[in-house]
Amino acid sequence: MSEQATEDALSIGDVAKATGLGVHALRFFEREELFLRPIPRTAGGQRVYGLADVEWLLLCNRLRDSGMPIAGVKRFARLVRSGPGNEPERLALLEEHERTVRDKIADLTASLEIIHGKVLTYRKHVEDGTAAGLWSPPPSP
Amino acid sequence: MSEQATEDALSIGDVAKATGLGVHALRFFEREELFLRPIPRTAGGQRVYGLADVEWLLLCNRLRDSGMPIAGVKRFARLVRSGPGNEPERLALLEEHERTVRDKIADLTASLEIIHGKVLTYRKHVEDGTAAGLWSPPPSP
DNA sequence: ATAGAATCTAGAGTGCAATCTAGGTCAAGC
DNA sequence: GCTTGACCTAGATTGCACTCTAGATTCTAT
Repeated sequence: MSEQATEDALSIGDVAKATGLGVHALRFFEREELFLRPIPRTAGGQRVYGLADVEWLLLCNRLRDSGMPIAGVKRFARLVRSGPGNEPERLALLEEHERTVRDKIADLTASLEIIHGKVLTYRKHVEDGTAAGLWSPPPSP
Repeated sequence: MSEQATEDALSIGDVAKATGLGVHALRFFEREELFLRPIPRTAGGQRVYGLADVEWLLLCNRLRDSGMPIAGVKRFARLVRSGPGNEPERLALLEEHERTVRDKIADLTASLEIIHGKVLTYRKHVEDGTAAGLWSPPPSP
């Protein structure tokens, strides 16, 4: 699950397709040390990724899509790179992020309720032509 | 609900406190035409807000916190400013945003499940000292 | 062998949403 | 009256996360 001994060699373009990230982003991630290892190169200097890199990037996508900043992913990557023994720290980082995501969902749900309320008000108004409860252009004097 | 005839006059600092926005942000919003009216000024040129402005800003906060970009809020504000008659457009804008928020919540929930799965795996590992299913520092050769 | 596509590097540029700076003006309390 | 804090404008700067540029090199298919 983390070898490239067999035939597992992917170009940067392949990885871009597999992860939805752009090639520029992949190079950027490498500069930012977001990978779990130095990505090996061909004799000519082109990057050779493995399936494990793609799997890691897919997890990164989940973390980032759920709002973890690059710096957070970088910290997690650094922990993994520094080898076994720091699993409690990795767990703490993930738990913290999980809390953050739950809070974010709660906030969004609260906003959604407000917005949905507005939608209902507007629907009612648009259906029967009243203006009660709508924002109207206020006077500026 | 939208007058300043009584005693309803708020300074920019008051509004900042009431909405959680910074004074810089409030001036920025005004430049961006996010308000429903031109904010009136004192003889000396200082902004005088009303309660209706605060209420609008609180709705703006909900929209923005739920991911609507400034440009979207601006479009909504422009519709309201341009007076009655475009309620169907306002409704469409809000419905569209509601869909966006629901999608966002669904995405976050999906990510949360992945992350929670990772947390469970790590918890198990940290509790009983195995390394199954964890990322380990991969070899780079 | 060679054309064309993909990749390389270093660094500049983009977009969003503020946020801050500089150099003043205004207003409230003592 | 005067100090002190809040406020004013215009414009520069920040931070994040890419995204693109230019010019050179490498790989692939014919």
